[in-house]
Amino acid sequence: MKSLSELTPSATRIVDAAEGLIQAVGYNGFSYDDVAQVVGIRKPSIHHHFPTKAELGAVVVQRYTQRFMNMLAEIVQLELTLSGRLRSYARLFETTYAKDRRLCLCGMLGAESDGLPPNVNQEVRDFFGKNLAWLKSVLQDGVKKGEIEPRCSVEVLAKLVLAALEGGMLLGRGQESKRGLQQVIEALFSAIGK
Amino acid sequence: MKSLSELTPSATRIVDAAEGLIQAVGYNGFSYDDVAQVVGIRKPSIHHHFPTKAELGAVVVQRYTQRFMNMLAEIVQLELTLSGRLRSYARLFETTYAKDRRLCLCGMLGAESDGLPPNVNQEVRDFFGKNLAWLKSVLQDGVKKGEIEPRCSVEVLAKLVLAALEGGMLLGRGQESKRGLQQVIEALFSAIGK
DNA sequence: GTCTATATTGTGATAGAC
DNA sequence: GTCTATCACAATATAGAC
Repeated sequence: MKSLSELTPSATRIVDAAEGLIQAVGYNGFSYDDVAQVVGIRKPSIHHHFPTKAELGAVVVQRYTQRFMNMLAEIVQLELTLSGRLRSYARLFETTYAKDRRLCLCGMLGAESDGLPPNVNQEVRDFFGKNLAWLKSVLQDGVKKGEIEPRCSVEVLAKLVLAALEGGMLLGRGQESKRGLQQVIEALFSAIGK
Repeated sequence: MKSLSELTPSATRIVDAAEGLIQAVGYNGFSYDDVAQVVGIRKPSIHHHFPTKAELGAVVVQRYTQRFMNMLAEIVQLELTLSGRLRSYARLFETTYAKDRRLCLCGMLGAESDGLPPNVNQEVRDFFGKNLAWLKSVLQDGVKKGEIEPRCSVEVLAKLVLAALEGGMLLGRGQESKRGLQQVIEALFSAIGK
């Protein structure tokens, strides 16, 4: 399996294109030909960098997860309150959706889960696991500092936050609404008292 | 476009199969051959009932929405409190997920939205619109009776409820968890005070 | 790294017999 | 309503030249 740090410029452009396509139409909705057209090269050139579609898919998710985790680490540094951290977290999803109403990459792949190659599925699980762990620790910190008094465990509350954000993006698409995700975030924060 | 009331026994079995397949692997993840194998007939027989895949998809969503709305009407009859109504509503999603961890049909199609035929998209929007309208009216009734004092508009709160349920199913799949949706529901109800 | 050419299989769809 | 046969095309993937 190709490692992320070894991505050549061409491979990077291919991963960029595949990422956008998956967010738009899903893993089963894009083809190597679509990627080739976006990048501006031919189909076999894609195979030169990523022999199988499953391998390309896995690398796309790995890079997405790595970038996401970097941003989460940055949020913890920049924002010192639970409220600020959660709002920055939600903004990541808003920013993603604002760009051509793209879904969270792993929201899309989570939905398609049963139709995905096993290695891609593994990477999706990893993304959700890391996000829930981050949310849990941030919420736990907020509880310790008295910034929130949740009526359920922080572990379960973390799942609500992530579910609401992923679901909010999905709803916005289904409804063709632009403000849908923002409204869900607004409701979520007023409900959990932030 | 074929009407729902005219569905012959064969057409019904085809729609059943297609519905399950879409919930499992999405619109772009199933083929007429898959449907044929599930039903136990040949591919061209499917085309006899549904000339195009887009037409089949639209009928699947129409029937799903109609059934869903019937159950919502029943819930309003049987449950007289906001709490009971919301819990029954959530149970619809739990029951769906419990069956082979199937996604909400329109949750899946909402995600795939940008890769769907326009007429299928239209039906998905209709499903979300009707669900949000039902939730809004149920929540509004609860406010009037003093069963809840939301810190945001009932319209926006309705979106949170639906987003959390759709997102909860998606999370459960991505995580390979069975209790994920139940936990999200638990957190949702404790957050909105029900 | 990229290309042309090709193999192989899958997919949505049609024609026409039973 | 269902079948066999077939079409046109798109998909993933490979071979080998440049």
